[in-house]
Amino acid sequence: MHSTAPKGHSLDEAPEDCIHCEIRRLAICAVLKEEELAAMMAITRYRSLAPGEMIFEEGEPARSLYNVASGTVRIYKLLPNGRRQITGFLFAGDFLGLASPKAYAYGAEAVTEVNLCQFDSAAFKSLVDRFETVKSRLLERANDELTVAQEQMLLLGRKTPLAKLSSFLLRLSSNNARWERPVDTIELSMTREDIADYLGLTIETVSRTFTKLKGDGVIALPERSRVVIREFDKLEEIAEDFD
Amino acid sequence: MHSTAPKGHSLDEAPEDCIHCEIRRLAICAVLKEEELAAMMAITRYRSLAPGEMIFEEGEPARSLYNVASGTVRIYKLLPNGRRQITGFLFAGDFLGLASPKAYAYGAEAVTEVNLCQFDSAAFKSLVDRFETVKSRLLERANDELTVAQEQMLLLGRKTPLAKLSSFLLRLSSNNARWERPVDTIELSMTREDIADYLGLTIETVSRTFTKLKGDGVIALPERSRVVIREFDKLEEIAEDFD
DNA sequence: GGCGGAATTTGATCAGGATCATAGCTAGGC
DNA sequence: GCCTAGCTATGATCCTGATCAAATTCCGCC
Repeated sequence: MHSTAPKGHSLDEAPEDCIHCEIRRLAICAVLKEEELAAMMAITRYRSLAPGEMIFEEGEPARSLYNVASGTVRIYKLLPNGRRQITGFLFAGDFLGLASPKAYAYGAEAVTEVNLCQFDSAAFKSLVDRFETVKSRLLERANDELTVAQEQMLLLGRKTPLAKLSSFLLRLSSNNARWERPVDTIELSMTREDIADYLGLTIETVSRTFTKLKGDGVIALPERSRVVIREFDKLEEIAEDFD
Repeated sequence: MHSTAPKGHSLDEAPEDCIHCEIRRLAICAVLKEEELAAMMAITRYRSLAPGEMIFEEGEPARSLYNVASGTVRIYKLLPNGRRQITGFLFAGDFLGLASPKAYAYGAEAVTEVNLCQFDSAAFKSLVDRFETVKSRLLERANDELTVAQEQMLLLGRKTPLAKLSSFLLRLSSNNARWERPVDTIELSMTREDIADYLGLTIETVSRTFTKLKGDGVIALPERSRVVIREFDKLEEIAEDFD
């Protein structure tokens, strides 16, 4: 069912060769020289997951770290009463497993089909010690994530539903920019429920808020999972929650 | 009595000598050998602030990094409409300025009287490059903060006011534990407004929630700014939001 | 010790978003 | 191409926490 061997060939597929990996330029491996990449490849295993498959659970000993090669991953925390907070979505080039000294502080699941580069934590750690640049890169990454986390706290604690959803769309849009894809068309790879659990809302409120943005002409929704930004400036204004 | 630091000499004061610094064991400097400390001291300036004083503003170029030697610091982000989200409180031993590649991603202010060890960013950076252990320590710290940030997202997005405040009190309590202070008595160095802006609530709701916890006998409030935890287990249960 | 101002608490009301309920869509399977 | 199940949208109602409004307590200061 879910073996490491991919079934067909596609650009989205995990390339079993770091040297030609298209994801590299934005992943942590960007800092590695070719000969260093060899060391990296030596500790790498590839893993493909179907939508909904779990990668690891919160509290589990952190035996592996990952690079997302393709697809969308959600990381989340649960409350005993079943309520869920998605603390982030990861895309191609993102590093998964930071913030985990011993046990994973959060669970991770595939949202779409996902390809991962999997590293054994111990092996990865010694690789980090060998290549200083990787450690710097990780620190850089951790800092970026911290900045994003703070932005998200502002969103969760103080923004209206309208501003929350607008901010979310703009974030997806700038992720498109990172990959030189059009910034005004967004493919939503996650469900309304995922979005709700990310923004601290309910599905109903997310849905109504989409309808509102559509009604105001700020976005269009040609399909359920495709958003077209019609008025970028307006969306940015709403996201900043001017009164 | 009077637990605030007096103007003259006190244990709470920033010691202008890293070697005998009592804060060191929990600060990033813990990993430094005595001779390395000298290098650290060479780039350190000490700075004392009165309650309410600004340390830096969001967006400002990140020229300095800090260690909190004593007191409480709040870091926060603002929305154009004036709403504020406090993204963290820092205490003695905490590092301030992480997550800031070029410009500070958040503002920082003294809550109480505060003593800081101030480092020039550039000098600190080269020190980090000289002492590998410091870089590792910073990465460790960043990871810890990321874990805390995710916990906070869960709190902001999915917890009830009662669970929010309980979680907050428990966090302060474990900060006491870190310093081998009693875990069942908590000094609130910040106002209700600060707490509200940290938990994504209003002052009124914070106040009512304190009253509720008091009424249920879970805590006592002998003074405005002193909380005594009466039923630890109960508080932990409420913080996890069992239905 | 009394005064004044700020912080906190408490009370009354309101509204935004959650919840409950139902209907409409859409994609995947046959 | 149709059926079904799950996702999404919309409608109705409720309720929690925000807002508005005092009252009260606390603390620094003279």
